[in-house]
Amino acid sequence: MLSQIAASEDLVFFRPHQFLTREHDRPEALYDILEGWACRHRLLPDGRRQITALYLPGDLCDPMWSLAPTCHEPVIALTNVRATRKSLVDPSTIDRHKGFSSRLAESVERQSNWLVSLGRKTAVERLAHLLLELFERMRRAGLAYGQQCALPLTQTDIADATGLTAVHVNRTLQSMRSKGVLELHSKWLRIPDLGALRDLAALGPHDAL
Amino acid sequence: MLSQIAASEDLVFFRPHQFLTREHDRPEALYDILEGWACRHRLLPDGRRQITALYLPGDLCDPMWSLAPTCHEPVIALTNVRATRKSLVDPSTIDRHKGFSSRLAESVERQSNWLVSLGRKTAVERLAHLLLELFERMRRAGLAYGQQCALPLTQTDIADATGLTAVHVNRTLQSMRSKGVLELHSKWLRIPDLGALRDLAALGPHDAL
DNA sequence: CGCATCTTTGATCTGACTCAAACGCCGTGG
DNA sequence: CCACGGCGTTTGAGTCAGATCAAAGATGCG
Repeated sequence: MLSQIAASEDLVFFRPHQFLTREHDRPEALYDILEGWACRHRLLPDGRRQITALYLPGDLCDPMWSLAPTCHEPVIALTNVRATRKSLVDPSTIDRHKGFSSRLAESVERQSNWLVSLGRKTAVERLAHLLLELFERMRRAGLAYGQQCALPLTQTDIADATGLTAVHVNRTLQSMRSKGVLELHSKWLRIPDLGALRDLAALGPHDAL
Repeated sequence: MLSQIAASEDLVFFRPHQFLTREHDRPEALYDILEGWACRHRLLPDGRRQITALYLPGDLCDPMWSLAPTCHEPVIALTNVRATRKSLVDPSTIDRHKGFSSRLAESVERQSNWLVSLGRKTAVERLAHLLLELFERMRRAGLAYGQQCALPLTQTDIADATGLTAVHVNRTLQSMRSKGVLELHSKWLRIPDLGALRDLAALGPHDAL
């Protein structure tokens, strides 16, 4: 019995670019991310890439897997990742997971926000929105220090999440930096004025992150 | 007891532009759509609009509502809508609903597809993708007749779903018509060659709709 | 030190947007 | 029956945000 418990919830590690799941896999476990970042994405036949979700410390990767038999998009680590495996074969470890369905709801809500961003927002608005969201998630995970947090994404990653090109992300970030609404160097994000960045993000007054 | 049952699942009707739910509502019922189309959308402060989901006959509106206490986006009827109300207060009507979690999974999967579309696809690809998806959904609902089906969206609706402008949708549809890959007049869609349209949609060989 | 990855810069191009107006369709009311 | 107004579609001309192509600096790691 003890070995059972150990097998159904244990520590795993991933290196950057390593797959947590491949396309068309039948995931038999969820990952509770303790440290590091990962993303889910899709590749078009000609190489265009779109990141469809980011997983941060504290996130469950991925809540959807408990509903669908197969996952349709690969998930890869962006940094070194340390996580605990929650076996799906033994469903009790899932059901017992605190706030499970609210995590699912949150992640779907975020997808909806991204949809609006990609469909209708400008480059500045998309970047403001994304960085605000990531900062807020890091803050909730207890990983923000004052107005700053780690942000281990390359500009190419940011481009693939926001539906822009890396070149344009670079230029847009520069102009935002020069306006003083954010600082971002060597994988650290600092937001001097949350409110100012919020205004740039074209969020409704009621929209949470 | 009989009156209880009647109250927890009954017929409702909506007219075009009428709200099925408003923003920040606490939905206390799901709608099983029998006839007509509806959509969920979001309005930015300056009037830009993005449709984040379309509900067709046979769809449940909205599976998410059983997970989250409040809904963050309004849902409105696009045509006359006839639906049955599944009370959320009496959860038994939900749990008993056949394939409930698979419907939720489907709708999230679709959101992911839209995300890729809005983030990385051209106008032609987005339109091909959307029309293909809608045709396929109508077909599964038993509402396609050969290679055609009803499509009661205005070009403005299509624009708000694909993240384009109505003018550009108009011009792009014209060029697609002239190439013979689709016919679309007076709310009817005909797809002479599914395969040809699929190629235009930049889908991977494994992507379902 | 050397190679790979990431960031930055410059020049040019284009898909999609904007603005504006005309046209068609249809239901309504005189 | 027709005039009217509202909505959706179509067309044209001009503009712009963001893409593309190319190359030069940084940065970092084995």
